[in-house]
Amino acid sequence: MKKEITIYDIADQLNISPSTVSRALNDHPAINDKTKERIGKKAIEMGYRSNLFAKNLQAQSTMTIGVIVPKLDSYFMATVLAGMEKEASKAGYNLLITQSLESLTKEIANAGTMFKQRVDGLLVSTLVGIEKITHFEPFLKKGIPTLFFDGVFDFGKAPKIVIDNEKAGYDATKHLIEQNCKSIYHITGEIKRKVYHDRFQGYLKALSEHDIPFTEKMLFVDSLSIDRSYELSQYLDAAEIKPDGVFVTNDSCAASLMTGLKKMGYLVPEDIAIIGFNDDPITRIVEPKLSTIHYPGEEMGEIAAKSLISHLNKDLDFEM
Amino acid sequence: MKKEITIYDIADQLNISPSTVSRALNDHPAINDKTKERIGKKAIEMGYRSNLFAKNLQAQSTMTIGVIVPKLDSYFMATVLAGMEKEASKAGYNLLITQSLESLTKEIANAGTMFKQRVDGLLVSTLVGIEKITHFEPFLKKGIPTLFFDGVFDFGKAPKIVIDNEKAGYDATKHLIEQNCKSIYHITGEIKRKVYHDRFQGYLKALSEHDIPFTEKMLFVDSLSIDRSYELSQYLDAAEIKPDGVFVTNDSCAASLMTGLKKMGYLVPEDIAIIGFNDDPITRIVEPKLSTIHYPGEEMGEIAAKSLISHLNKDLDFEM
DNA sequence: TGAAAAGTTTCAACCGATTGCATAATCGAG
DNA sequence: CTCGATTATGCAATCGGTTGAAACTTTTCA
Repeated sequence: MKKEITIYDIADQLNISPSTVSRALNDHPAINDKTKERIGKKAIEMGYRSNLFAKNLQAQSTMTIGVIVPKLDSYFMATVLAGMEKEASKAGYNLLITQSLESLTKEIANAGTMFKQRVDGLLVSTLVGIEKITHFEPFLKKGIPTLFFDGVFDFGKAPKIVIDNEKAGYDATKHLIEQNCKSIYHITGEIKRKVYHDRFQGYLKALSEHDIPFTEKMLFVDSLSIDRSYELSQYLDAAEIKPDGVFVTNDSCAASLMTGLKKMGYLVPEDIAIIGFNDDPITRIVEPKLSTIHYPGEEMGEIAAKSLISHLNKDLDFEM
Repeated sequence: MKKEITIYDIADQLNISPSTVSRALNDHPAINDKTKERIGKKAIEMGYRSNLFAKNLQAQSTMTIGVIVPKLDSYFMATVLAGMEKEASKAGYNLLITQSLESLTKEIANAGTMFKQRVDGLLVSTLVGIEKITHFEPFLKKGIPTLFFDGVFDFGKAPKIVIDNEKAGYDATKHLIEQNCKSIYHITGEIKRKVYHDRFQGYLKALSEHDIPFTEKMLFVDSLSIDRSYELSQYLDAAEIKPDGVFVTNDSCAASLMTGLKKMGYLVPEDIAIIGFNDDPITRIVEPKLSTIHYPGEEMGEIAAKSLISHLNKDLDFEM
């Protein structure tokens, strides 16, 4: 590791004071343009790079936003992140991204890392929903703005960005009902998570509004991964009350289910209609095309980042 | 933003010196166990968190590894990152992940960010291949270990982790040949990128070994995104020399192509056989199942992270 | 020409932790 | 009871920037 160049080295070379160098490099108005130019040139010549630690130590801010998500591997998350990154880099912030890989332990560890790294703000899609969680409390206590999106939890007044998942669930179910389905199953993720909980409520509402019966067996909680084809189609096939419609809260899983059902000889959608969730491109490449519910990922990411950043800037204003 | 607790605050409270607090918190052997305990307790009580900047400023190391990839949104990348994260966190390192979104400008900007953030090492899958690139030179100059994986470039002695893409391309093509294909097209990404270049070479080799003719039109360079179904199937349909086999270097794109061809009335694989690349689960949910080439993502990530880290530790040893 | 105003630059303290060296406290042994 | 050894703690410098206030220059204008 070569020796680092500091502003002191530059100052020595030019026989001026470090403060002048510092100000020049930050384009401070009080420094003569000629001097700035000389310093700038020298800095490049010597291969200087500012030491962020020293700077952050002083500034007590990192210009970094932490992002914690369950998994990176999905079309939806990718679009969310794209949206966030767009807004963040526009405002000069960096994104520190971690995934919890569906493990609460990892989510807690990630939160700890973010805390130690002193992110200026936090964007989280959490794994937990109804239960009480404490691993974000340090952030709240220190007054580090934390905003939940998509995966939010259901208490406290932490700000959230979510779509109306109940309505979305309602719409999805309605869509099946309009196709004359009379026995509609619901395959979804951990029901304690708010997103799934709300969609389930919407599903129930649609059913009851149309006098379609619901029994516990119609709700199937699953990992929703793309390789659950066999297990899910088995379950539906073996069900006592035969399904003629399924609402799956994830497109790739829905697609995978469709494949499984077709393999077992079912016609989709004639025998069993399926509706997915997320508007993943995969819905357009399976046969037949899968109905889906649009979930505005990029937009959600943008809004989340934007509102967090405006919050960060507001804090700044207040302290001035 | 609440006031931060520092070791000085703890020292004051306990009427001892900051150095003792520092040593105690780092479990230094010269500190009395009783003292350590007192300090530890107080630290928790006061809500102390170590200031990483001050620490890094001193240590000149961040325990952070930068990761630059073209896009996060793919099964392959997700597995790679999972592998990296596993190894990194095992060794106490954090990952700073950025995506270039297929834009060279963004890749350069990301490299700059990494540099400023002073990552201890860098893992890169770059967009460029044959052309000369300079945006990683600062890292080489400063002696910051940089390792390329998957997307590597073809000059210089920078260390790389890659599978034998030529062989993989050869195998894929061979697979089609064994199914009696006589007119094999190749749909792939920007041919200047080494991964694609090598697979193309393997493809060519397999063709020539089996006396199958190749014309320029058989090579189609594309974005390989999942929604290119229409364009790609159009191209094949309109081709003068009718294809009976296609080697696509990306599974989701291959799946999407298959859908397009089927929509146009082709039978897959009878009329046109398709082989993909990456072993993405999507290959198992389309109808018919798609042949694919296994690409060991998680393993690659693990190896890359592991070897970078061992390199980092070696550097340390040398300096002792 | 001289003093106030404006423009530049420097001084020195500070951000929060680490660490070599010095010092103090403790202890056993002679 | 004193001395050297051992263990525990403190002092002060350091990492590399930032910044308010002071000091020095240069300009402006009566």
